[in-house]
Amino acid sequence: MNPSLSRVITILGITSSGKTSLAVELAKEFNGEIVSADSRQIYKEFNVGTAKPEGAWENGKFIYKGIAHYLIDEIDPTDDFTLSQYQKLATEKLKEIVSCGKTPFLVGGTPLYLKAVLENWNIPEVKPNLRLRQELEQKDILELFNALKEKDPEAALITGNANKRRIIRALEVIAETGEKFSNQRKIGEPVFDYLKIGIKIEKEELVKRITERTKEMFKKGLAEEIKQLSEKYGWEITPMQSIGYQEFKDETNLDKIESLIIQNTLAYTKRQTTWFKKDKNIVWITSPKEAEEKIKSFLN
RNA sequence: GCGGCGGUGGUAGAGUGGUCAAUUACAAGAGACUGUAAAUCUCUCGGCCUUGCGCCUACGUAGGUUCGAAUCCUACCCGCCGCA
Repeated sequence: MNPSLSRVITILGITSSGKTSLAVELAKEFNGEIVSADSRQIYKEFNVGTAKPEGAWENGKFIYKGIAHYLIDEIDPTDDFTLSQYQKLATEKLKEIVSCGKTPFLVGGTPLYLKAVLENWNIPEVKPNLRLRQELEQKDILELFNALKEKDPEAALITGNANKRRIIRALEVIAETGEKFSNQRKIGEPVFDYLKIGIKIEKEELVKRITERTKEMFKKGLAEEIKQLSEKYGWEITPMQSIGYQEFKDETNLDKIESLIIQNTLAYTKRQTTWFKKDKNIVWITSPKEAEEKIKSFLN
């Protein structure tokens, strides 16, 4: 790795693997601060269902167990938050932490966010055009695919002809920039030297934890939170489509909702796992001590 | 006890003589991902292998009819409903 780059410690793992508590422990030990890589905890007001750490804002910083957490409780629920924005914010924060003489920890379970920051993806800065998206959404997928093929054949190869969203995004970027989508997807030079620590967890233990965690959410007032948020914002905003929230939309039986949430959370951890499996740079650990040792040798 | 209806793969639920290992949905498993990513999408999904339009076992159980049955007949078992 390039020694001139700032060092970032990444703690990742699937949902409920215990990232937060490990990260806090390590941050205390290594004089660190935490940047969250969680696509849901970043939203304000979405607390119980996202398992947001129960911290508090002090002097403009979100503090949990004495450690500053950035990019938690940061964005308004109605904002159109994008990957590109996340990348920019997270990169800035990490650099800021370094310049304060502290150790930056990037902690989270949203694989795309982690990658975009650590690998410094060059993401087209095209904001979502909701009107265009809605309009294209009405059309037949093959029609959209053919349109893309005509405008940018390479992009059509990338998106394939099955995933409507990806096709629409490509068309959106082309429409907004006037340039080919395929020319705009590049990976930049890394800006950080990073260690990726992954928390390993057995399947059996995972099921147990997710079941407990879900029950705990109900005890902490999940149903009330959702009632309030759905009345305030409706069901269409992005954070409302999170696991733990969407299940309330068409169902009122709380037991059914609970088991649905557990089921969907487990399915989600599988998607996370698929992503992490591909990443050969992750150092998998099973205990805090192991993590501590890896970090020590990384920082030296 | 009599009469009616029904018992199909992990679940729900189609199929009512051949093209049925059985539509579909869900669950499950594997995978994709430069985008909204806790999103969205793809493939597999009875067993076996030499992966063939191959073999075996399967539509409550046991027989039967038929060249051929998840589909028709008989008996039995189980469930629901009605009458006793």
